[in-house]
Amino acid sequence: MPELPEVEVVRAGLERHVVGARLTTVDVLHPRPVRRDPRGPAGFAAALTGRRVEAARRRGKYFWLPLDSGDALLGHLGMSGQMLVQPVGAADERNLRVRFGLDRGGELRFVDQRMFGGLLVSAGGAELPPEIAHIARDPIDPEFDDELFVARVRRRTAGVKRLLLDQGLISGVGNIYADEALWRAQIHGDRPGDRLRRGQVVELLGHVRAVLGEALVQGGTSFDALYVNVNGESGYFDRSLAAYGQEGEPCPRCGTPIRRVAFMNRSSFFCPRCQPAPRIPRRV
DNA sequence: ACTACGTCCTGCTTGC
DNA sequence: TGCAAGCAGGACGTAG
Repeated sequence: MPELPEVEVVRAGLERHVVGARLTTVDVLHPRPVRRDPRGPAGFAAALTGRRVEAARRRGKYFWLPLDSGDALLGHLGMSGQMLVQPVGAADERNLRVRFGLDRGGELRFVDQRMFGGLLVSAGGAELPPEIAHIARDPIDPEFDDELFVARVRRRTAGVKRLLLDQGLISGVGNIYADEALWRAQIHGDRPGDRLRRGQVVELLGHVRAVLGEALVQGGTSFDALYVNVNGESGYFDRSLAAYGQEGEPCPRCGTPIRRVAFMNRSSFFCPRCQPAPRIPRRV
């Protein structure tokens, strides 16, 4: 379940292993991962073949490779996507979807079991692909505007967890790190944004940064074997999660069993004592 | 502009 | 033992 730290690990791996290489061949083995490319699979391959990769960039959970054509290869890992660099002749992964031959030897491979992720060629997208122009900067970005974020959160009536997951407000935060940051801030995810004090939002943002930063240092967190970094090594299996996935386990702060509730077709984990539900609960 | 909800996918786990 | 339901969940489209 790659969130910002995992995608950053992938971006760094691509920077190290792919930047400077030319894509000699492109094989789309399944159409779904290129569904968002208006050219279709053949056009996707044609737009990439022979191009040289000039950089590896990221915003939130998206990454892109600017090309010498001025276009960019834009990608999202979804839930289970991986970008692997493998030697030529290495056995195909079970869910190998797209294969790129590299002029320096080796292959870049997009592997994705559940296929929520995907790749596309962004026309003129080297600097910032227009397809992701609506995605906010992430909190690790030096140009992230803290004051703007705080002001926008405090104007919204939606629950603060929804707001943390709103990539147009703040990018890179997914279900796992949202729950962890809320636990640290001792704020219930259903608390409406406009009912939070300024200082609470500032503190919450600080916790979001801390959680992401710690995961970044550890090379990204992984919770199943699906997530593998660009070198094919499984990510760090984090045992330091206080809330996420800890249903029934004692809260590390007060000992109360962590609770799990349904939330937007997924789960939320929180401490019912440290993170009391708002008095006027909103429907989920 | 904002909110809420359904949909897309596969494979592992759970329950009868 | 076998099968089906449950579950994981980010982003997007749509309706209100």
